[in-house]
Amino acid sequence: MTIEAHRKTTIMDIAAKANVSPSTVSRVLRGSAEVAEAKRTAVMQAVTELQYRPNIFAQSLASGQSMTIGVLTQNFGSPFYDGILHGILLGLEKTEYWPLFADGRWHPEIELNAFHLLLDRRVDGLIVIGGQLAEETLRTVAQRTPLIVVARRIAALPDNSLYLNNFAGGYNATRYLLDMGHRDIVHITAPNVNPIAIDDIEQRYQGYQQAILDAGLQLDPRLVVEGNLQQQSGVLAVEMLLSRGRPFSAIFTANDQMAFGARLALYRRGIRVPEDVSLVGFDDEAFAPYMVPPLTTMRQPAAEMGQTAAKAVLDLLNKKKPNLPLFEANLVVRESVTRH
Amino acid sequence: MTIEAHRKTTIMDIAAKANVSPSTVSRVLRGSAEVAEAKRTAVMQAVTELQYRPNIFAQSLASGQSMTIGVLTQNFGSPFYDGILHGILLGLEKTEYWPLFADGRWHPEIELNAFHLLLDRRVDGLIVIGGQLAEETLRTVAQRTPLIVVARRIAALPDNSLYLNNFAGGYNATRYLLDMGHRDIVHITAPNVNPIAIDDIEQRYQGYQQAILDAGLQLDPRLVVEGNLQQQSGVLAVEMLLSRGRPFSAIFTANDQMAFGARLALYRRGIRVPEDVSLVGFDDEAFAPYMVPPLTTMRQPAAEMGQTAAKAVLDLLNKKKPNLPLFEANLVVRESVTRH
DNA sequence: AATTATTCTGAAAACGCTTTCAGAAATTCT
DNA sequence: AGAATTTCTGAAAGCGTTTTCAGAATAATT
Repeated sequence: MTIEAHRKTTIMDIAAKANVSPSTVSRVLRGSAEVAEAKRTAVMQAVTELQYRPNIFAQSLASGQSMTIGVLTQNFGSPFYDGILHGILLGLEKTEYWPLFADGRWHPEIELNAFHLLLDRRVDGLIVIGGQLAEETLRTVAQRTPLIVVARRIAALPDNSLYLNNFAGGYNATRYLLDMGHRDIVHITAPNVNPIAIDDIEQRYQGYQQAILDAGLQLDPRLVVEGNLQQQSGVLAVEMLLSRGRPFSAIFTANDQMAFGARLALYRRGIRVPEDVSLVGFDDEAFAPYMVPPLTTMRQPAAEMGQTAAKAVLDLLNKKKPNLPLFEANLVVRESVTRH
Repeated sequence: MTIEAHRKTTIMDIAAKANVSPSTVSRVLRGSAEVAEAKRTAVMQAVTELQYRPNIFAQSLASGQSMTIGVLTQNFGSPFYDGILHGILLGLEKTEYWPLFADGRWHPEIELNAFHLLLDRRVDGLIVIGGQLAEETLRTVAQRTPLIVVARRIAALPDNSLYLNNFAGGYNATRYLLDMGHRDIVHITAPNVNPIAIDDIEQRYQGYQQAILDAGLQLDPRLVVEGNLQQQSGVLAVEMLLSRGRPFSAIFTANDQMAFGARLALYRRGIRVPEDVSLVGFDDEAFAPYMVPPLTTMRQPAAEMGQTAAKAVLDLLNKKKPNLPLFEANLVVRESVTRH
């Protein structure tokens, strides 16, 4: 029923029914001007009686606004990204704006395409999560459209990007292992394929190095391995590590997915976690608490970041300077680390 | 650069530049009629030179089509749903249509809201993934808008719903355990809160029962426990089970998430998998291959289902009767089951 | 060469709403 | 009570395309 009306009823119909002009209907509907109480209620009545639903295209065409915020993500399925989306949804909930999602699939071409789709749909604001769009492109767009980039640091747009202190995250994860008595700590990182996109991972790596150094220890290249952030690369990394013969008592992986892979590889080799080697991840994905044993990891405040991002575009929309704090990752201790 | 032009250039500008009427520009742009070669190229040139991008709102308003397919999901973050989304993206890739996503968050209110949002945006077609929308509502909409419901069986809309043979899935999972020599097989299911939405789970349960019966065994209510599909409920289910004291050698869970929870509970109790109890899940989520030990589970062809759904709405759009096969779940054998 | 078909093309009318402009109505002030 | 304000309200002009209609060009027939 409620749906029935979709096709036909226009503002003219309800104007006729309420005995006012279309202009007045528009005014009461969007509250753009005072309207006599009697007419207002007449209009409201007609609206509900006729199940009127404004035509968004006409609205946007006439007003020049789409009342939508474009959200470009890289992978709907990733827990971390999902957390951010969730936050954005929350941040937009009480506003007039609706999110319009597009998925770049971590594919530069698809991403660019999706980016244009959003722009073509005349979104009033844009939130880009991670991704590999050229800084240049982002800068150009930012000049005309309120834009916030989440989970990626754009040097040229300090006031439009929102990210995590990955250095501190890496530092603290390592530091925790150090505090637990570990000395031979391996780090599984990921190569800097795209200098910008994977900057986060690089930062975590640097944090790891600094922590080792601060503890008065030596950096040992034989203790660091590269993966590609996928689970499978975690198992490969451990294989590689084992073949090097360099002893170690703990592993810190740049993300949880690789930690899961590493854990599996260890299991296959009959190496116990945490008795033989301790493990800490990064992200606190949904599965982390259900790994066997539950994974100790660095938690990213994904939802909070999403919500902050939403508020920030809204600020930009209202010409206010947004408040963009540097987010911190928190250690969540579970059972994959033991004292050494 | 490419973006620069967004704001201003209209079809009039390019008409002027190419020395033709706006009508002609429209014609070449959308190929709706033959246009002399000379003018066509002139138009194309103007278009690229002026970086013209049509105004989607004007287009849709005038044509009555939005060239979008609405996709209503329940949770961007779920691997299974993500698989379907991926398939939809694939199915739409080479077409003129773009997907418009909305997330119902498994929340009836939010879902209904999102549903209306999509309708208000005048999507040309609609794909609803799971969810709890009333059948009545869906039926009404289906009368006017091409609609496909995925991963949920709508009795009243046999030609618009696309789902998995959950009964066979449950049957085969159980059958596999039986074939491996197990006799005391527990099943962790989920209560039928919403008679429609969780029908899938109910079907799996029935498949389990039938398999047991077909093997000439007795159904034992002490062997079935209810969870709520979340990981945590898997651990609770196992606790409950253990407290009942009824011995068992294998567990079949209605979904992978509960299997992960169950596995953790077993670990805490020092019960080995698969040596002491075998475990099989349902869904084949991304984490399944990395559980310790890797989880044997029933794989749902999510991407294929998504792609089929996309093709189906497109068919509906073209007044063709869509082909909606019944999908089957396949057993993927890993390491969580052993012969008994 | 005169007709008749075919192709092309521009003018103009939608599409459904917002918003400016100016006049009407209701208030307030002298 | 009349003038000066302030509030309301309708007419009409967009917003940027698509599409119908009919006339102009061009090509095909006789």
